[in-house]
Parts: sequence; C-alpha cells; structure tokens
Amino acid sequence: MPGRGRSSVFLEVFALSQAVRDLLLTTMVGGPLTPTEYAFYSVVFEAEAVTPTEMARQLSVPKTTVMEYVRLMEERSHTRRITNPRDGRSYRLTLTASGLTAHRQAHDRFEVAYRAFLTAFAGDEGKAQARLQQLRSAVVAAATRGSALAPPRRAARV
Amino acid sequence: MPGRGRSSVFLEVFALSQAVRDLLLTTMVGGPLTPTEYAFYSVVFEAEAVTPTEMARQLSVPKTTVMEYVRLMEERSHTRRITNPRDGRSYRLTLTASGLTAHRQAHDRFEVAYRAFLTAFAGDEGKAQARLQQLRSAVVAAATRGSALAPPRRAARV
DNA sequence: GGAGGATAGTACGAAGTCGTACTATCTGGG
DNA sequence: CCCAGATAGTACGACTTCGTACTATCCTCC
Repeated sequence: MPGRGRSSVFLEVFALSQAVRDLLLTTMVGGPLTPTEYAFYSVVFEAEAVTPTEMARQLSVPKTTVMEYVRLMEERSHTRRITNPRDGRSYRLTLTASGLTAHRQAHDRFEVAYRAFLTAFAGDEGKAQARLQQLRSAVVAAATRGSALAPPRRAARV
Repeated sequence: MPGRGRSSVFLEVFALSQAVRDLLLTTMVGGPLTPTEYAFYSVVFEAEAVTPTEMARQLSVPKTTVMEYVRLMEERSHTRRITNPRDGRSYRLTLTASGLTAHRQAHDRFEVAYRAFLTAFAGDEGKAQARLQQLRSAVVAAATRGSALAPPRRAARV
C-alpha cells in the first residue's frame, strides 16, 4: 500500500509552474503582455524567425495553443509572416517593430520578478536551468517511447 | 540589448510542466482520473484530511480552481466533509472508499509514466525533487515580497 | 512520376482554469 | 461585549487552452 508517499517530481513540477505563473501575473500586470504571451513572444524574439511547429516543440505546447497566440500577435500587428520557398505549407514568424517594443516593455517587468527570484534563490541559475532541461528531456523521451508503444488512439491495425 | 538571450529558468519551467502534462495525458487516458484530478486526489490522500485552502497552498493553485475539483470529487462521492469544530467557516476533506479506489487505479497508470520517466532520467530522483522544492520556495518568496511592496490592487492609502 | 503516408497549418467547439465580488465566521483590541 | 479587519469558502462569468477533424503540401519509393 502506498501509505503517505513522498509525493513525486511531477507533482512538484506542477506546483512550481503554478507558483511561477502566480508571481509573473502579479508582476507583469499593467504591462503590454501577459506572462504566457511573453513566453511566446520570447521564442520568436530569440529565434529571429520560427515556424509555429517549432514554437510548439520549444515550449512543449500543443499546436492549437500556439496558433491562438499567433492569431493574437498578428491581430496586434506584432508579427509578420515570411513565406518559406522550401515548404509551401509552412511559414516563419518574426516580430515587427511594434512587436519588439512590446516584448522589450514586457521584458522589463519580467526582469523585476526574475531578479526577485534570483535574490531569493540561493543557487546557481545556470545549473538550475540545465537541470530543468535535463528533466524535460527525460519526460519527452518517456512520452516518445510511450506513444511509440501504447498509443493506438485509433487502432493501428496491420 | 538582450540579443539572443539564453532564455530563463521560468521559461524552462513552463516548458517542463507542459511536457509532464503531455506525458501524463497520454498515459492516464482511459483511467478514472485525469492527471490534474490525480494531483488533487493525491493531496487529499497523502494528508488524510485537508482544508481547501491548504490544498491551494500545497499546489500553489488559486482557491477557485481547488473548489472546482472539490465540486467534482463530491459529485462523484469520492470525498466527504469533516466539519471543523474549531472553525465554523471551514471543513476538512477525506477520500471515501470509492475515492480511494479511483485514486489507486489512477495511481497505477501514473506509475507507468513515472517509471518511464525515471528510466530516461539519469539522475537522483530525490535530489531532483528537493531542487524543485527549493526553486518553488524562492519563487513563492519573491511573490510574497513583491506583493508586500508593489501590490496596491485597490490602493492601500494611509 | 504517381500513389500512399507523413507533416504544416487551420477551423471549430468544448473543457479547464481563473479573477472578481460576496457572505459567513473568526480574532483581537477598546 | 462589540467593532474592525482578516480569513474560509462560494457564486458566477469569462478567458485560456486544448482535442478532434480537415485541407494542403511535401516526401519517398515502386
């Protein structure tokens, strides 16, 4: 019998992400971007130009969610599409001038929260980030193997 | 100028939580509980008896979200209220027999995913969990200080 | 070089999650 | 004892996020 288990890494990840969300919400309120929006803008910003699918991969988020934010960014004229001559299905996104401005302004607020966090965190930021990436790699690997073995969502008959 | 920043711990936390969510969704589908439901059930299970507010604190989740899950659990008769003679506003929750059964069944599926993760993760589970808790503590601390200084949501005039 | 399967993006509707505002109860000081 | 402020839970509506199903384009190998 499980008894009073020591919980799990996954439960702690869940709680951690909620805490981050909460912190950023209170800090970034009043700015041009919500925390989640800022995350998507940042991916476009750092990559210079990305496809929606690539964004989904980098954030481990479903495509449909990405598309919702793409829609939002375009509605604000914060992003522009670059057609990909190599692939007619796809396109790449970049931030427009106003998109860059919004990102920078949001970044300033983000930095306030982030610095408060770093102050409270007695540890190596780089190491922490590396460990998180390691965890995610393992989770993604587990998901990949799992879906390779168990997934027949629709039945994969021979 | 930020250039192509190395991203941040927060962005990685976001991506990690999404990856976990994705893994658990595919693994726990077909079971009695969704991954998030399982999280809430687990808190009640491990604590024997908890108040909604305590659940919110443990998971860093808003009270309203907790209440939605409490409603769900009660609708299924998976939980029971224990009135608190000390505090008439509050009550504590415990899992009923059927609630325990659902939790155990969901737990079995959860374990499959969790073991797949542990296999892929070449590291110390306990340490990883401890580091995550450390991160959360820092985030919560930053949020607390922040709200103590900046928050006047309504204006805190003297 | 054409058919079959995979992949990129889209449309649409539904479920999950949450913020705001409110009521009831508790607690501490006058 | 009672008032003021704080805290526990609730009601309600809105926004976020997502799953499913679909179309268009690409790839590959016969």
